[in-house]
Amino acid sequence: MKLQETFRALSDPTRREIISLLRDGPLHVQQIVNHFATSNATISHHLAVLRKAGLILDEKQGKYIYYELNTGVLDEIIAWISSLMDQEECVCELKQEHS
Amino acid sequence: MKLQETFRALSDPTRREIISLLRDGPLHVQQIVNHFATSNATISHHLAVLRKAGLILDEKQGKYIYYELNTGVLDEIIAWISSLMDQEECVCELKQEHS
DNA sequence: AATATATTTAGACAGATATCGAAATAAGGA
DNA sequence: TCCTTATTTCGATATCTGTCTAAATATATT
Repeated sequence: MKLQETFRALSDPTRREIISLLRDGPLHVQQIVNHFATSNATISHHLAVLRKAGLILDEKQGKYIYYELNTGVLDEIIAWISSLMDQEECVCELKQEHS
Repeated sequence: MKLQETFRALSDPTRREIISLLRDGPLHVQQIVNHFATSNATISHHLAVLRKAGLILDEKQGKYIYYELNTGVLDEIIAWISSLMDQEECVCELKQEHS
């Protein structure tokens, strides 16, 4: 399932940090590797997991491969979580109106 | 810290299904076990993971221990994901600031 | 074409995790 | 108390996962 792959991909701290890096714009592999103490092979593996989950997109530019965020997939997670919260007590209503 | 535990807990399909079951109200362990083909030991382990992540709460009633959903922890995940999506829209503004 | 750089793949290994059966603990009801 | 039921813990195992080094592939520049 898509939801399963997304959750799995996000369950690793290194991969979440990669995603946080890409929040400010696309980066190529070397730039991403430089943010970590791990080998480029490891980062390449993490990028493959994120790519397979659809969380990042790759685009070749010159001698580099740039990775950028693809947040569309995250809508499913939000939808899944929201479906849990809707059933419960209505947390979304703002009660502190009287002050 | 908390975010890590939550993502980890949700990365397993059995645990997500347990959570989906609890969406309709509290259940005791036997009721949860009956929904799966796995042993009660395995389910107990999954419940421990979910409990430690704060995703479920346990309450003893008579001879049973009832588990119920605690969706509060999920706010952090939604906040994390939202922060990724918000940043995307702001990229153009940041570019203009520096021109 | 040759060389240097960028990225991925292969193979291996240690640690984490999901699962099981069986034993242990706890709590009621007879 | 004894017995039954409910739940967790224990020990063991098989699979998964993150990481490494080294090798392979790909691409640009000279």
